[in-house]
Amino acid sequence: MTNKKIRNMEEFATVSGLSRPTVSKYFNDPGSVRASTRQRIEAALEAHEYRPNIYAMNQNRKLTKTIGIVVPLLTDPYFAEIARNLEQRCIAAGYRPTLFSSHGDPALEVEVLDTLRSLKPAGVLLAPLGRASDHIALEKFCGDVPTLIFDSSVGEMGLSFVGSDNFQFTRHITDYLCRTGEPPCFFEMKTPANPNAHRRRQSYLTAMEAFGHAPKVISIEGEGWGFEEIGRLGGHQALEQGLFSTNTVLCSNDRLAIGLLTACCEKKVTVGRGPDTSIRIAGQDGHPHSRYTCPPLTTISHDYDAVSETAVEALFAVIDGAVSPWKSTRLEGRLILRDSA
Amino acid sequence: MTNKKIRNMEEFATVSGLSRPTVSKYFNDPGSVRASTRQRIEAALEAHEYRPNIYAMNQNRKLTKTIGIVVPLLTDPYFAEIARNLEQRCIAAGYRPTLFSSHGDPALEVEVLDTLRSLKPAGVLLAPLGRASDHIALEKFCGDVPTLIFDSSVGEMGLSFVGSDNFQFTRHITDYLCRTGEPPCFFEMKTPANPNAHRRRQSYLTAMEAFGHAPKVISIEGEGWGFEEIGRLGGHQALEQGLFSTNTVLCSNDRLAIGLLTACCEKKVTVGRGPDTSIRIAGQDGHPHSRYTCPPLTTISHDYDAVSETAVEALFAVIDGAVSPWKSTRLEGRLILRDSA
DNA sequence: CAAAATAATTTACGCGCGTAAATTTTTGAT
DNA sequence: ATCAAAAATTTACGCGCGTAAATTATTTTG
Repeated sequence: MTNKKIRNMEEFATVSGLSRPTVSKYFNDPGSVRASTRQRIEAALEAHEYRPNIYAMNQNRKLTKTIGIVVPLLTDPYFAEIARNLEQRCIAAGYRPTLFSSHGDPALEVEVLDTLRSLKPAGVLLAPLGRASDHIALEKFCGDVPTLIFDSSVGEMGLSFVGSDNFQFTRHITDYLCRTGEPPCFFEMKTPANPNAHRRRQSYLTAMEAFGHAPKVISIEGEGWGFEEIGRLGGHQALEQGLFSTNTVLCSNDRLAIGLLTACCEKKVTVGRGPDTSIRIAGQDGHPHSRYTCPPLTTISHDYDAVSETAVEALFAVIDGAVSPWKSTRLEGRLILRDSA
Repeated sequence: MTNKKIRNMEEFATVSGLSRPTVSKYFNDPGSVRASTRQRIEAALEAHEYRPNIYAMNQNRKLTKTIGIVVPLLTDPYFAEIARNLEQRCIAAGYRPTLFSSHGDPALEVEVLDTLRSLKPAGVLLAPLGRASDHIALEKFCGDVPTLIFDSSVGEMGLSFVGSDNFQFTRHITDYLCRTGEPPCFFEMKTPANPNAHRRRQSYLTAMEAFGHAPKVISIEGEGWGFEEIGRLGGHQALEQGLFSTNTVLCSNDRLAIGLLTACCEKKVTVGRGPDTSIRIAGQDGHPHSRYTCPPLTTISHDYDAVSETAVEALFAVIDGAVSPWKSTRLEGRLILRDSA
């Protein structure tokens, strides 16, 4: 299709019969040049297969087209799924998303932020580790880069916060469990990684009180992000010691519930809402895997689409110059009824 | 700690009492300057907090320190886990890994490769989609960028291939199943996304023949990367139509097995190797989730560490100038006995 | 201690593009 | 056809660094 390879924007401008600054303008914003000019450039683009040098572009640009996406643990399908969602929205809006995981390690989280800072991104979508995060470092980073916090809130940091309404989550599913059988015990980690867990416990206590039931919280030991294993070990203990005061357990999150289900299986405890089952188990999050547990897990699901859309739109608005005060948006979850409860 | 902020390498060279070219040399390879010089630079580095501009660095460098990691589907914990492993090895070796997912879409895979090409990476670790991949585009990319293929082989492409020995996988676990109970049926997708599946079927047939058993392959319908759902639906069909000719099922991969387990649960078919169970189910891959199925899944696991180490080392060797002919390295798996079979 | 080898410096150029200011051309409405 | 507004062009400079060649300083060797 082409004989001579285009080496830089100068040469490309020549073959498209335009000046370099005009072509440069096009690549910064195709809508900023006249339609006829745009067509000439795009025609040349097809014939010659040229792409501007990213490094040279970003060197002088005040605003890079890069958007950083940071999640606490990419091997958790929940975060992988929401990251995918965010990623595609960024691409659709003409940005270049770059994905990072803190891998559950606060030191790594700081390193990621340092790396990100040197990338001079237009903005960052950050889901912090939570309790373990280096708050000073986060605060400092938010001062340098337009950062929107999502999933887990750590104070009034960054531009805004977008996440789920944990109070609504737990209230809603607690209501459901109370109405359909024995009131639930609450199964959680004693020292959760994530501040959302505290809201959920609080909401459980409130909801139980409203129903006139005595709450029962089982807080299990365990550090780190291996929730399934923590839930499994804690589940074994709870079952052996008869810690569950009713036949219904609401877990603080789905991964903990998955571990508890495994413990039940290993202890030959039948799970479900049928007449021949001995315990009901519910989770919270709408984890991608929750559909495929045995039995399938009743849970209350994040509105993945709404959370990621709200987050991305809020960030784009600020990048485009909007100024608005810090705001916390918490979206409602949707109850997903399956066989486990 | 410091009053004036360092803006560029020139200023940093001044405060450290050296010339810019010397400092530049240090950042390209700290070992290339005298020890006393290195100490002066590192002292200044602590006092002044300067980092070279990535974009300016990469603009003229013949060899970027970036390494691209591409997986077919990052929301699959198997790929997330191996990506994490690769990522950390790259960082340890002083490279800057960048993570990409093809999200199961061949068009996206090509886009990712295009993006990657413009990043001018030192090398790329690529796990292709497989059957659906645009082989022409992959081949072309491998010609432009030092690319090591892992997980799924698509012809003699790139520098080399590193993955698991699928023949050994299936032979080994088939042997186990035959020795401990009824010989297994083989549960797979009719049109698998991944060429490894063909090897596994072939290996199953060979192993069964060696044992003098009649093989039985159940190939289920389903397209795409939603393996759990495909396995669940196919499992329902197979159970209803009595397609399993023995009480033992070997699944082509763990995600399919997870779906089949769900189907069994929904059909009240008890799974396990105990006396009061009616079907044995085994998977293949050592999927991170396989420990937490109900019952926990017997499987044969990839050697995650060995695969990623071999892949990374092979790539680094080529980057460092080694020349070696294309080679395929296939590592053995480890049998993981759990309650499902 | 002088000579040779090594390391650092100076000098100079280039990479590919952003961007601002002044000028010219094109466009669209009168 | 006329003219103001919008778009494109020309000109010019700068970004932060890589890198090569020639020179000077430092270390090592005999």
